[in-house]
Amino acid sequence: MPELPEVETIRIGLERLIVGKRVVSAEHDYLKSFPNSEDDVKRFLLGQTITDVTRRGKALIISLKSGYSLLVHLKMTGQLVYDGGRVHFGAGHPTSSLVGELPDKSTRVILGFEDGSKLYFNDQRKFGWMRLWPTKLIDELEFFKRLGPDPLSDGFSWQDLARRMQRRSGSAVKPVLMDQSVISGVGNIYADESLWGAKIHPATLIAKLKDQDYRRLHASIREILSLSLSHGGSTDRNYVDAEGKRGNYLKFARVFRRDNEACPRCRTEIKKVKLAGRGTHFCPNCQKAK
DNA sequence: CACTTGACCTGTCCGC
DNA sequence: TGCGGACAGGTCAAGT
Repeated sequence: MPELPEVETIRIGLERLIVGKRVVSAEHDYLKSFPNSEDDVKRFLLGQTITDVTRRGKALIISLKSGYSLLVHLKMTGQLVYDGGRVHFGAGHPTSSLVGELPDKSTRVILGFEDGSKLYFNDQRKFGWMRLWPTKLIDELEFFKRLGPDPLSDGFSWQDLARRMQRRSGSAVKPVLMDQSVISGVGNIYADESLWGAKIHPATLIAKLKDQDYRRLHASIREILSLSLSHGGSTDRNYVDAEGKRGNYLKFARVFRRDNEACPRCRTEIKKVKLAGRGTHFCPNCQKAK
């Protein structure tokens, strides 16, 4: 579910809400969601204070004084929701929440803090995970080793984008954009949105892209991720931020989930097709196949 | 080797 | 209302 803007929105919320808090309890019911042993939990999590919350690609790193970190990947339907006891969660409330009373049947892990507040890790489809891992050894995990650069980072140029994408010359551009080892953080929503912004058909082969295409794509990716971040990300179905609130980007989306609507640039009807197994939205006039 | 497909899960929506 | 099938924002292993 969450891509870079959603994970970053959660990170910003957690940084404000849980840094400095001491963990006093941890409950988990589903092994895949939290594979550490009870012994690990006792030694590296319980009694520990949270020192910071960072992000790499779509993963979150919640660091603890013990020298261990809680690594979290939300995959498709994961949520990290903080309950300080003052927020009233009401499922279906239009402005606030998709989250009802917590815990609910999708709750996999509950962390309790010294002040009585709690952090819930919910994950309907059970694809996501949370695990304790030594902070110093994060770079040695395959998952983090493979991650490409963050497209919003300062030093990330259009030449970097071009060079990295060109390693996959035989592929269509959209799956390459979503390949986390090429750049990290773009998923299905922002791949479609970025390609519309750059006027590139999602099935265009990498080998056919020119410098000008990479310049537009680079600008488009950064513009769209920043715009979404400023609206708290996209809520399609499950996504909520650390306080249970929806994101608003989809109100501004140009093609994603807008099939059969008019392209905002040329009024041509937006199409939806399946590409590399994923729902793909584009304007057949602005984004011509090459 | 590079690239594509299926599996992992549950819930929802759509057509019959 | 019930049932089968397709689909959902991610990643990895297995297959071609």
